[in-house]
This record gives sequence, C-alpha cells and structure tokens, in this order.
Amino acid sequence: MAKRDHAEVCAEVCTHPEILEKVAPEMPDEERLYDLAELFKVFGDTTRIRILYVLFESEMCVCDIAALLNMTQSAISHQLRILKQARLVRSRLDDDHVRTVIGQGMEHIEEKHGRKRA
Amino acid sequence: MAKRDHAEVCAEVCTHPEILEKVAPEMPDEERLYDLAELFKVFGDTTRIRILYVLFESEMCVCDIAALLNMTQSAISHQLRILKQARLVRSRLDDDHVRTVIGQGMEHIEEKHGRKRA
DNA sequence: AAAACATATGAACATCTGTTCATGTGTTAG
DNA sequence: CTAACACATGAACAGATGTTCATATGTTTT
Repeated sequence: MAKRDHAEVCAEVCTHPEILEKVAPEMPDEERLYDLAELFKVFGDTTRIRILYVLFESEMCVCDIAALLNMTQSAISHQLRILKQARLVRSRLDDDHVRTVIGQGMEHIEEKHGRKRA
Repeated sequence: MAKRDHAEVCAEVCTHPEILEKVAPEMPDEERLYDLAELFKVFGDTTRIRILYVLFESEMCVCDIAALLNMTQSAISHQLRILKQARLVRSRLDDDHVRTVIGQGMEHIEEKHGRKRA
C-alpha cells in the first residue's frame, strides 16, 4: 500500500498548477512540434549529414556520392529520397536554411568540445 | 551475365574522379560529422523538443513537465538524461545555441508550409 | 532495338530508440 | 527514524530506422 502510493505520488501530486497554467498556453501546437522533430530527425543521421556536406561542395550523381561515402548506390538513393521528402534537397541543395541549421549545430559541438578548425 | 554487369556498373563505373578528388578533401572529419548527427538526433524527437520548449518558458520540476506533456515521470526522466548528456540542458536550459538551432529549424518548416504565427 | 547507364524501390533483416513497469537512490519534513 | 517527495535507472518490449539484395524503371548511346 505504501509502495503503491509511492508510485503514484510524483505523477499526480507534485505539480504546481500556476506553472502549468502559465506555460501550457505558450506551447506551439502539436503538429508544428511534430514537424520540427521530423526535420531534425532528417539531420540526425551520419549518412544524410555526409550527403548534405558533399552537396555543399558540388552537384554530383548518386554514384559519385556513393563512391565518396564508400556506400552502395542503393543506400544513397534511399537516403536521398528522405532528404527530398524533407525538401532539403531538390535536384541540388535546396536553400540556405540547410546550411544555417547545420552551421549552428556545428558551432554548438565546436564550442562544447573546445576543438579547433572551422 | 548481362544482369550481373548491370548491377555492378553503377557502383564502380559511373564516377567522375575529378569530382571525388575535389570534394573528398573538403569533408569534415568523420568524428565531427558523427557528433553533429548525434546532436540533431537529440532534437529529432517530439518529446525532447516539447521538453525544450517548456523549459524555454520556465524552470520546473520533472513532475510538472510530465503533467504538461501528459507523460509519465519516468519517460521524462529518461529523456532529460539524453538532453543533459548532449549538454542541452543542465539544471535549466543550457545556452543560446539551443534556441538558435531550434528557431532556425522552425523557420525552415514555416517557410515550406507557408503557415502563419511566429 | 539493344546495350549501357543512372536512379528508384520493395522486402527482409538487424539494430536502434522510446516508453512502461518496477524499483532504487537521495533528500527533506515531521 | 520514518514517511513523503523528487528523481534516476535497468530490463523488457514494441515500433521505427538504415542497410543490403535483387530487381524495376527511366534515359541515353550506339
């Protein structure tokens, strides 16, 4: 009995209603947050990041990308589809936000790890 | 035989050495790209994005977050650990890069979908 | 038209990821 | 000290994700 209460306490008792009431209305709607997570999910894979980086440098055919990344043509094709669906890549790279977002991310990890090289 | 050749062609034949030689040296090192993907992976989950957004608004206890997001305390705790490991959250929110990166991402999806509301 | 080239795709599979459940740990109040 | 509170964590499981393999679908060349 004491144990069961214990389990329930934190989930139901320890909330501060003022905070909830203040914060809840400020949250973006669920759809927006979902889309945002989806976007970052696309960036969250080494293969796709590498693809974006090679496309920063030059437009090139799928086979060249595959050769550069030392992966199969099929794998690249699958990943390119995901990048296109997210509108990050069209025929070539799509827009500047891609560079900006990735750039900001890179700055973050640079700062944290205190490395050199831009 | 013709079929086997077909399968091999694209992976080995259709590369343009000039491009490979030009682009390859420009690529950041693998470790860096890996870390970058890891960072975005952290942003690439709705629960974690929502946690970051509530923490934008106010410092609060785990149980409040759980109540706000309508999830268990355990789930939040697990996700908070990931955010802390990525140094995005300390006791409260960590730094401005977090806001900047997320803001850029949001701008991207806004632009694409042509929605209103900042 | 046939062959070569370039890319796309579906199924299968192994791995990774997020949540839940149960419980552990540390801290504060009585 | 004991109970209440706040948070952390490990195992288990279901669902998602990335790669491979085999093959399909365009598109040029010849």
